[in-house]
Amino acid sequence: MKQKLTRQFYSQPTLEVAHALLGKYLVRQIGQQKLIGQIIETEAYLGHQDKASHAFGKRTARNEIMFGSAGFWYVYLIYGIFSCLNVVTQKKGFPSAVLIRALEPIEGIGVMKRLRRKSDLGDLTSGPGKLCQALKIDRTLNRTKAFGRDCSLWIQGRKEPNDFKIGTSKRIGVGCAGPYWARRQWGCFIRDNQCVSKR
DNA sequence: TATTGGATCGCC
DNA sequence: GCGATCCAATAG
Repeated sequence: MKQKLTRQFYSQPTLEVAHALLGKYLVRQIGQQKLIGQIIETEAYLGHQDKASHAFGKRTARNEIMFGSAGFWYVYLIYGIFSCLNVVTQKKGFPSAVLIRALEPIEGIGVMKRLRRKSDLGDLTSGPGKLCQALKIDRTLNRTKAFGRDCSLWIQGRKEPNDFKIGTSKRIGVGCAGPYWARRQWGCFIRDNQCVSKR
């Protein structure tokens, strides 16, 4: 249960992965230090027809990893400042990924506060750019593995059974994709949690 | 080679 | 509401 999720897990349909990741632990290992956050909010990006996805239309150097096999990290720089973390899903050739949008800080909170230069728990990891800053995630992790022995960033289950309610929403910040794709309810989150990203 | 705009955030 | 600040994507 507290094992790293496997590549088989990430190979499932993207919407199932997006939901199943809620409540699980994202773990960043830096030397002996572990930074851990519980996943609170995710979004699915689904196939080359999804106009909101970086993999829409054509295959390029940046989105190439989304066309690969499941269980690899896709980390990109947004607005020249922040990183965003995704994990690739489904099968090779079908470009899809889940964006990790928010965490609840669990372990290594002091380090997260320093990296973020913020002290409010509700502001440490409550957004895709914030959580990357708090867990020291940047493009050096792009295209690396989320499974197996040699990773410094992975997701694992918890012992406790899930006791939360799940909500769904539109994906955030994808209005340019046009109404059809922007309206898909492909975001999901844990209800009544202080750390969901704001809108 | 040049231009444009983005799956965000924090301050005004 | 708006600017920051880099780089991928696209146009020329």
